[in-house]
Amino acid sequence: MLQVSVLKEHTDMVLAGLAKKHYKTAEADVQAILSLDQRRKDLQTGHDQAQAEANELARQIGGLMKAGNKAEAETLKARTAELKQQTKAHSEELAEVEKELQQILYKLPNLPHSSVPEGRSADDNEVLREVGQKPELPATAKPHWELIEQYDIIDFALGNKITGAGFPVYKGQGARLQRALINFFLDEAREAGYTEIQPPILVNEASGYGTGQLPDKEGQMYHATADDLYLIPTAEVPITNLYRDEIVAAERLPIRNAGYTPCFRREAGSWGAHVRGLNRLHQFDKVEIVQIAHPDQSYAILEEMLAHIEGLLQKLELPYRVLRLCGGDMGFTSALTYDLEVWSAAQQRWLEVSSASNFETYQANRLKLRYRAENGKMQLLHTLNGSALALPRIVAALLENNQTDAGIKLPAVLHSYCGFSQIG
RNA sequence: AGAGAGGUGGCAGAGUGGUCGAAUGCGACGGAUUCGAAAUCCGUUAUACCUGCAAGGGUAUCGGGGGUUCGAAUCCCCCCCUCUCUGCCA
Repeated sequence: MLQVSVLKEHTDMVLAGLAKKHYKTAEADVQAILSLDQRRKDLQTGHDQAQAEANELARQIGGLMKAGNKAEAETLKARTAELKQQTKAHSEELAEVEKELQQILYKLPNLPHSSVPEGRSADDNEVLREVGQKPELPATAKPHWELIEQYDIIDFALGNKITGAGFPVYKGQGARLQRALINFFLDEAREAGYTEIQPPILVNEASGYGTGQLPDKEGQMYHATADDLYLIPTAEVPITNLYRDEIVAAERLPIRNAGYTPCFRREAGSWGAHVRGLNRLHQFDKVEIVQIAHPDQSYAILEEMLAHIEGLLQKLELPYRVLRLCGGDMGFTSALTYDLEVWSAAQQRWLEVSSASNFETYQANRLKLRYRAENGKMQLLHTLNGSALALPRIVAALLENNQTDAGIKLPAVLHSYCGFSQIG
């Protein structure tokens, strides 16, 4: 959520930023926010003054009662009744105005960083670099959805039977590969200075608001209505919300946490071509890295996170590229996002396996996540996160890129984690 | 899931209708003392919002919401959470 003070003091900058994100009703919304905020202040002032008078009268009445001066107390009470009417009217309207203000603020996306390229869609993303050699596979090379059947390691039909589409069952070497990747990613994160966290995978409504999944993306999460809990779409939600309503001591920064969780996404309406096999699932596994940073450090930290993720892909010997997302393609809450995509040799396309973002104060404002700045004032912190990494498309690329007639040769770094060096 | 007890400032813990934003202790911070430290002594020690150039002033917050009252941490109602016992259970 953007801060009203920023909208007020840097209106032009805000409008330019919203335009880059192709947000349509920016001008009207910003104007509405500013006038609602002014209305809010006026109401607050009126309310506080009436309340102050009422408090003073209550004190006087107390004194009169004690002194046994009933008659005078009664006359003061009459005035109190009037004030009560006033404060009631004020606070009712204030609540309405605040709600309206909040609703518009929730609609506004984060402002993009100055380095974010202009653009409307994924085609406009900036390719920063391509790393690694794309393998040359014979014409007979198979896509992963055929390989998983050939080696009987991932079974969609079984998942379909016990749950539904998009919930695969991993079997034998397929299951062990999952576990190996999770352990590998967690170990790498720990060595990079992250604290391992095992959070709940159901969260309450407040957490959904804290990181921005609610209210906008309500339909994307599975909702356990009996207890009003949501299955997390990413570990970002619980791990970032660990710090909701916290004032963090500056010397603890940056806070680095990492966690493995399954992730659940309804993906309502996003099914279509190119989503066969592991390309898109309702449940998948991911290791997420999350940092809470001082505002001055957050962009350096984003680069550090990106380097960490690239290191993982290099160790897995997967060819990848790094994209800087354009204004039209980046997420609602992000100020700057790098996407990492691995090359799928059999599908002949890039698959997104990670997204690393700086949210600046956007999430922190909702989370009320702050620190005491050098000047003694409370300041919002910056939050960042990145996938390090999401498993399904990594598995897809590993299977496709490393297929041979003799089996699938896994990269050396995974051998000890798996307990085998090839599948089949 | 049933019965009971309880939720107060960073922590512990008083306070059961009237200057209570809240005693006291601990912790933390500043200072005195000391060569330095411990001990001791003095002081400070929440957050949000409104107002003001500022100093300051005001309002709200004692799990959350609503109510009674001139006045609520304190009384009433609803919800949430924690603990103990019983039940169930990996």
